[in-house]
Amino acid sequence: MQINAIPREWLYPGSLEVATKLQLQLAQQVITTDQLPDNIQYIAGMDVSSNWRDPKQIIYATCVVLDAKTLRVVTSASAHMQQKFPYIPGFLGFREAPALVEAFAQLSLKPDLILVDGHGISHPRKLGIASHIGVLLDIPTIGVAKSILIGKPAGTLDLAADATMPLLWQEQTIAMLLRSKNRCNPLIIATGHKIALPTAVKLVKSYLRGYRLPEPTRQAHLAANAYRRKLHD
DNA sequence: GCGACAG
DNA sequence: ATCTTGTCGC
Repeated sequence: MQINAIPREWLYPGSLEVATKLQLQLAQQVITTDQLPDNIQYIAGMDVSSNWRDPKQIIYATCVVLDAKTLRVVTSASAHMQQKFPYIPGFLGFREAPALVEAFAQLSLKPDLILVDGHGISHPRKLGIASHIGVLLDIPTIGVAKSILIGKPAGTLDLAADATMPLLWQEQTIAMLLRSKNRCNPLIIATGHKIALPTAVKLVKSYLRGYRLPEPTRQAHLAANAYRRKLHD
């Protein structure tokens, strides 16, 4: 399935430009090159919560900002809107990005880096939601996914915590599997925007605090759920 | 042709 | 993606 085959009414304004811009920035290596500030002071986590049995299909997006030193949430913002684009594997960004961008716009404090719940360039068109958000906001992002979309592990991932293994697709390493917690299934860490894969993995590791998910994404998930339940559902 | 398929 | 207590394993 191609973006051209998508009904116009599903797309938000600028949808097609994002795909074009991503291809351009990939060629320029803007996507995969570290362009982080000297001191990363604030990190954001983004996630969306929704209820598949909700006939109105409301999407609840939350962006939390944590202090890089303490990994404590310092501020957050949320936004909700009706889903215009259904969930289709490979097109998650088109469904969730509008709500996430709106939540981000309401933040009083802008982060230096964003961890997004989902894939980065480990995607059929290298346009996973993390890269999608990175291109839209022009901020470094890392994709933190919980399962594989495309590709195959280079081998058998060691059971020990902290073990990593490349995720291969068409002879290329598109992401790294990371056993973030002892007996848990690995996370898939990928370049989102303006960051190299080794850097992304190193940073994600530093944000782990005994849970499978790194703090930014974990807190975003909790906050998005709380937001949805508060807006009664 | 068949299976796989982020959240 | 969400619902939901107890329960099995390290």
